[in-house]
Amino acid sequence: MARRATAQDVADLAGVSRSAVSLVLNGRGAGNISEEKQKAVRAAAAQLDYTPNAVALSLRSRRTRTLGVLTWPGVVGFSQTMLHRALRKAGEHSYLLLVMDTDDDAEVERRQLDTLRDRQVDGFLVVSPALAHYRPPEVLHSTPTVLLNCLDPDGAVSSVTPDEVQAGQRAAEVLLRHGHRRIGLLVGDPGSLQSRLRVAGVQQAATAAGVEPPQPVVAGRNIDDGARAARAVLSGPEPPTALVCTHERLAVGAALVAAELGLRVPQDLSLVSLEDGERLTSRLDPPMTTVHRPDGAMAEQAVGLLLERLGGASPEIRRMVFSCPLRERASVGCPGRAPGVLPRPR
Amino acid sequence: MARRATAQDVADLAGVSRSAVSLVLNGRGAGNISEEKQKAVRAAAAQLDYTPNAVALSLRSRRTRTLGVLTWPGVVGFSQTMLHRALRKAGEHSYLLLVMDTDDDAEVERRQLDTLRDRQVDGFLVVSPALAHYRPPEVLHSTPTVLLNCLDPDGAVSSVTPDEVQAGQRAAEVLLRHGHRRIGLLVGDPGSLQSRLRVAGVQQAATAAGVEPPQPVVAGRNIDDGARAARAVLSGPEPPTALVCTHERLAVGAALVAAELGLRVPQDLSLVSLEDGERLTSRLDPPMTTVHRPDGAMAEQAVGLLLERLGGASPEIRRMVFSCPLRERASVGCPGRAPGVLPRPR
DNA sequence: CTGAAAGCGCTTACAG
DNA sequence: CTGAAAGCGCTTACAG
Repeated sequence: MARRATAQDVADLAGVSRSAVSLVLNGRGAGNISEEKQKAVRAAAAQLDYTPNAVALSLRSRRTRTLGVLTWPGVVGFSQTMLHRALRKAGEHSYLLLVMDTDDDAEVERRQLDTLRDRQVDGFLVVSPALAHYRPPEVLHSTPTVLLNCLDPDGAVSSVTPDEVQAGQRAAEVLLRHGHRRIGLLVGDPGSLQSRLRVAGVQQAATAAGVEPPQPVVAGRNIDDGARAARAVLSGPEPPTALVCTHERLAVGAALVAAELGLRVPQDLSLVSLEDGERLTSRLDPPMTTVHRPDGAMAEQAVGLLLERLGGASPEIRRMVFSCPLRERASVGCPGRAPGVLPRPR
Repeated sequence: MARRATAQDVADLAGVSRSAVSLVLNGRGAGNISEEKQKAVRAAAAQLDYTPNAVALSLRSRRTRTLGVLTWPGVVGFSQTMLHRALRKAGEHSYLLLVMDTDDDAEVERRQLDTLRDRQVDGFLVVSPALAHYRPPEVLHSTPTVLLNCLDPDGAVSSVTPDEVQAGQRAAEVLLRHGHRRIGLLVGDPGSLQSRLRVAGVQQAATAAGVEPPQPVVAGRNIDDGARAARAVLSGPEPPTALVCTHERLAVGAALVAAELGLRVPQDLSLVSLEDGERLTSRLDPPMTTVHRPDGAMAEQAVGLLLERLGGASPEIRRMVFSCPLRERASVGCPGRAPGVLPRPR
């Protein structure tokens, strides 16, 4: 990189002192520096294409305007939307993001946290691909931190999370409303907090409607997992008239099997996905009815919270829970609408 | 963040000067500092949990050990794998990544480049989600820069890219080898360099084999686009016995339509995808034969190149092109293998 | 109204 | 063998 102009260069060119340059360029010239010299400073700065060295600024102010982002991508990776919107929100306030990924290894995470601390990040954003509990290590307690899509079980650190129980309820409700009584439930990652909450939501809604709560069928997280599970469920006795899938790729698998079995969606089978973040389900034919996790809004809120804290807001702990709206598309119909139509034999 | 110990604190505790602390901790103690004092310094550093302030280090050394990453996610986002592996490779050399995304807006990009420059990043990595031409603005010419998955048309900046023509050839060849003569070609983004090269590869392979080169059918980039195009192509007169899709989601759409039309893969229809980065096609049933773009290796190479430059290697321009291996799975068969089997009527 | 000094936290010549 | 000084590039009191 070609040597860049410093405040001293500008001062020399304008014939003033370094302090004058600083004052003028930071808008504190009026009343301190003569009009004439102010002009000279501005002209010199423009001519030399001068902008202050952020590293020097950071050393002096002891703030780097940098946020450390800790994530552990897992199979599908952490939401593109979250990263995108976090980046944007931070950028609007002249903050930058230093991204790390922990490989889901505690030892790696510890090292990375140390690195980020050495780099003097002003705050931390911990983002999980799937809703989970996360117990923040010591350093995160003494530095402004917000958890995105994860929760501190001790409630000592702020978090922004989706209401996964409600998501499950909404998926079940749209089906119930259409008259479905035999609902299949395909889940991935059954041990995860995310899946447990989603399942609970589905079951609560069913119970509330006086319908036998669907038992989760453990599938997996991928298309083929979903296909396998859907095939099993749909070819059993008394097959369900509708399927709820906790993961987007599971839902794609289910759609594939429906096509393969000659089941028309939604006439012969209704489908709902509890995810649409990868824009897979919304682009199926017919486009699938989904419950949407507002990744963008959540990320913006999380960064916003962090920025408020950094701006001097009271350090009170917030736990913000976001609603997940139902996005009705075209994959839900009424069961038995076309009683004469039988599934085509395979 | 609690006030952290500085070299001065360590010096005070150990009863030596600040310089002694620096010398000892940077391994230049031997021959300069007495054994005894070295021990005292190390003990004090450990006791205070001292690590140097990276910002101060950066100011002094005029290197931040930070790489600026410029990307423009687009619809599908830039490869998770690329980010992951770039992060890892950089981390191994104590470099961190400052990620920005340009929203595909030249004005935004200019501003972000300025920001990154002010932050004194040591080098730039420009990463494109799809192979494209990228004309680096001035500042990237005067700072170590590597283009990942994009190419400087003027050849003035180093780049790491996949061989997309070869990718197209390999997809066509596996089909040709199995005896296919009527091959359909579904493309997304027909104007993009990526698609043009992929199409050229497919056509070259066909021509070389004495087969009429397939004409690209413009579909789009999503599942429903692929479904629509596949449906049209497959229900025309003399439908192809195999389909090549330039984009992964197109391939998913094609698989969906195959299921819907009762076409068995690979007995009735063979399918090849020119992408498998989202782990969609590889998880279909049957798993699809694909051409694999080595995102991880490319990202590692790109960061490696940048690091070498930063380490003082000669500033020669490198244009590294990566081979894209064929991953044979189960979606390619021989045409007419089961002549008695006719597609089921819709 | 303006310039010289101090200091953020480091490391590296340079005296002693 | 060790400490005092200079300097990376900035801004903010502080003298004049």
